[in-house]
Amino acid sequence: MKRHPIPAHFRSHHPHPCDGNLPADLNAVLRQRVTEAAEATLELSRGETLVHSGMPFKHLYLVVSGGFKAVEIGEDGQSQIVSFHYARELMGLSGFAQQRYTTDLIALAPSLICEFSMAAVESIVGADRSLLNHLLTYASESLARAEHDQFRLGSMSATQKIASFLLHRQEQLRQAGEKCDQFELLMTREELGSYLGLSMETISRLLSHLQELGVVRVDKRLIEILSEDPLRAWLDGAVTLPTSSCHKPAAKRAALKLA
Amino acid sequence: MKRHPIPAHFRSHHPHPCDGNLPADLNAVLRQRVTEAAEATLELSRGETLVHSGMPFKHLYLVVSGGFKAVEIGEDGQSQIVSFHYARELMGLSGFAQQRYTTDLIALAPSLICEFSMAAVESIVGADRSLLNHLLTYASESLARAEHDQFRLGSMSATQKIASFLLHRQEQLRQAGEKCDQFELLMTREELGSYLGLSMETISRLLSHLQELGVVRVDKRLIEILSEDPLRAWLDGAVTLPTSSCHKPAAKRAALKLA
DNA sequence: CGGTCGCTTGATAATCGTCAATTGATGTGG
DNA sequence: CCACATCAATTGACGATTATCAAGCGACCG
Repeated sequence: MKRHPIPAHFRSHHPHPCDGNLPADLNAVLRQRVTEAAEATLELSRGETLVHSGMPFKHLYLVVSGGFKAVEIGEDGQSQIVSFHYARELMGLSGFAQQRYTTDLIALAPSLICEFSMAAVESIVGADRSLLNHLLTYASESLARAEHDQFRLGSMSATQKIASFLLHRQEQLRQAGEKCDQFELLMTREELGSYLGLSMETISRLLSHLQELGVVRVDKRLIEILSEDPLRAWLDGAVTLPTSSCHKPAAKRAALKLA
Repeated sequence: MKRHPIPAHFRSHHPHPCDGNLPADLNAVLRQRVTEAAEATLELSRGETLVHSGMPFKHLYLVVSGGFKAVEIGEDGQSQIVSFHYARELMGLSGFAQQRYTTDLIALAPSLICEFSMAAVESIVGADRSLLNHLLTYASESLARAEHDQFRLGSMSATQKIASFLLHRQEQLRQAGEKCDQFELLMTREELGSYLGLSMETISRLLSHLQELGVVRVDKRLIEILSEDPLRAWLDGAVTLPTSSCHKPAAKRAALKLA
């Protein structure tokens, strides 16, 4: 992890790593203040740990490029990925209440982030309380996402989970104004499996199967979505994971033909 | 749902429903302000819906007594309980970002709550910004809990899930200073199953089994925890759900003997 | 008193995890 | 530069966990 401190007298210069990565509805003066509060940029390569679960909560991090996984660690060493974070997302807020980080944050790819110390954040909040509003908005949004992840983990079959994940990622990219029909999974099959509550093998089989059906093209971690409708059919629960080639009752094969 | 408006000139009187239900670290003047902002108390009976998912976000609710389930609804009508809320907890915050509630909130038992309109909340925030800090703290805490629920849903077996749930509820009551070794589940087996990502039948079997082992006493929805250690053994993954009586390899029966 | 609802318990089956073997890609050291 | 080790991914066979289906029972309510 390489740290590049940003000298105070240099923080208002352009170009600045925060540029374009802060929420669009931030007013100009506040954006300026926040930008000036960035104390350093950090460069991480794949697998490097940004924060460890349980460590004192001192900083918030803004993803500039790359991606991260948030890993929750059980007492017995089990672990599960509870969220992924991409460019423009804020990381660390779940540690605010207890003043300790609640997850590990680990880079999925070579990544660049901005670091904000909580002290600086709180001093801005003192001058302009609308920032706190933005933070609350972000926390609320994260909470709604976590609840949706719970829904996925608790009520969906393996096929529905994958379909849900792919469609959500597509939508997320669409809303960010980026190319959304072809994107790179930054994570391994195992990491995606952890996030979705499935085994690596199940992920692999489902992706292979989707490719056979011509619904997506899979090349290593590059995904291309060829047709959305069969994915939506999977999401609606119309399809189950076939053990090999199909010898199933017609009812279950119906949605398969959509592919 | 019975609504009891609290006339403005009456809000500073004692006793007030908010008394004792606000965070302990709220300073006196702020507590006073918040108490005076409560616009009504609402009385709900079991099964009544306080808010519907998707409706405009207008109020925050503080549970005074009873309990609630937060139900996330899928597009196709599937539903899953994503959290339970008991006395002293705030409900509705996940709707702040989108300005729409993200879940249904439904009473698990006859319940009493205080209603705060967001307009009133925001006016207090204008006068004393430490309230916003408290809200952010609460959101952060909720986020950490949701992430832990994800961990449970994604990485635990049925036995671990139940053990985790019971031990967490016990700890929650302990920290609230209430009797914690004997408590009432306000929810049905089916509701608990929904929350834990299990079927009603699995819940029933596991509770029966725990009772046979003498670990807990179960009487309808009343739970008494007789010994914690076997529960912790279950949580650590030492035990699996036996299909009938046991004819298992010794390794798997080891922790069972702890009971 | 009949009916619904919540719960229990058993039998059966399906989804998905585990284990294993193989391949290709990547990187490292001789 | 090649051999070797390691890691991610694929695919198949098998089995376990847990859902589903079904029947029965007690409690509560109208």
